[in-house]
Amino acid sequence: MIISKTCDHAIRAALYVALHEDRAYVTIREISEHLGLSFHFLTKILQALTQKGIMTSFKGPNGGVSLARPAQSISIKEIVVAIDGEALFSGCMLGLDTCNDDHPCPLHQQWANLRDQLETLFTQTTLAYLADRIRREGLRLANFEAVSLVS
Amino acid sequence: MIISKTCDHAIRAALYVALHEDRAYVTIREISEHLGLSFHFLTKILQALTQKGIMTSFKGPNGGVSLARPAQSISIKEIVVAIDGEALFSGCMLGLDTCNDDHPCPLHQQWANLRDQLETLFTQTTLAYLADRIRREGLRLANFEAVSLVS
DNA sequence: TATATTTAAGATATAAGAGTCTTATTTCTT
DNA sequence: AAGAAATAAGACTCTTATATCTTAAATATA
Repeated sequence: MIISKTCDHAIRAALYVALHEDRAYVTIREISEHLGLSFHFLTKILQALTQKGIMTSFKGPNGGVSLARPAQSISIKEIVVAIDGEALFSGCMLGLDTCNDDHPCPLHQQWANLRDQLETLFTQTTLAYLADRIRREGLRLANFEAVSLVS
Repeated sequence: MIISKTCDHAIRAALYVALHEDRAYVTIREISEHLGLSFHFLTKILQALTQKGIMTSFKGPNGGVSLARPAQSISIKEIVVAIDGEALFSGCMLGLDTCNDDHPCPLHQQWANLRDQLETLFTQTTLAYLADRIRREGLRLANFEAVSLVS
């Protein structure tokens, strides 16, 4: 797949938190249960997002995680870069590390074009936009019915 | 990266063979040396392409591999599917296996659009087209100078 | 102050991808 | 017929991604 499993977990968790922006903190336990993800694994993933300044966390009772900034200002790209790195938006499709505009591989130009579109999409797509659509259209964030998510 | 390392090796090797379509067979040893890939690893990869009917092989002296069909009729997509499977062209960006048009994830539509473009690109891009551009424009297939390839 | 609740951190385990090595098997050449 | 040259096949190793488990640290509440 185009992003790692770790990264898709991160995006889905961030969306879950964005859907509950009204609450000060959401526990990782709750997120993991609603999304069907391993609690411990999700903890590590969200630690990374916290270290990258995308989320903030708070220990102890009533603690949990929350978005470090308004959902409107956090793009999907930020999360992808935080977890998977820049490679998706800069790498050569054939994995050649000396491939560049001056010495391109045969797929360089075509891939660069698509990659730019992907980057634009990821940059423009914010957590707020997606959360809004999830609310309005009841889109799914997990492999089970959407209803259970917004509760 | 968007395709596996195995898959990019496969594409590059197929292009090398396409560049030498005049020869009955090209040895895997020669391909591996010109592309800077492990001989044994490449052998396994090309075995897969042979089993999928994309290449043919011949044992013994003067043996090697060659394209099973004219380079014009082999698309990059065929190779990607042979090695990495259909996932890239059908999977959900968030990895949800129940995501579909009726019950989409929040990124479903946008990703479907880009994915279709990717599929079109990969379907329309043939080994012949790329080999032609490599010849004319001296594009690179390896992490070293293009010249050494066409020899 | 003690206890429960929560994230942080690090060690460990499992699975998959990537890569290597050895031994067939086929075919050509002498 | 023998030996050399090539791919085929399978076992094996190494690395990275994924996942789990345990202990520590912080905070609230009784």
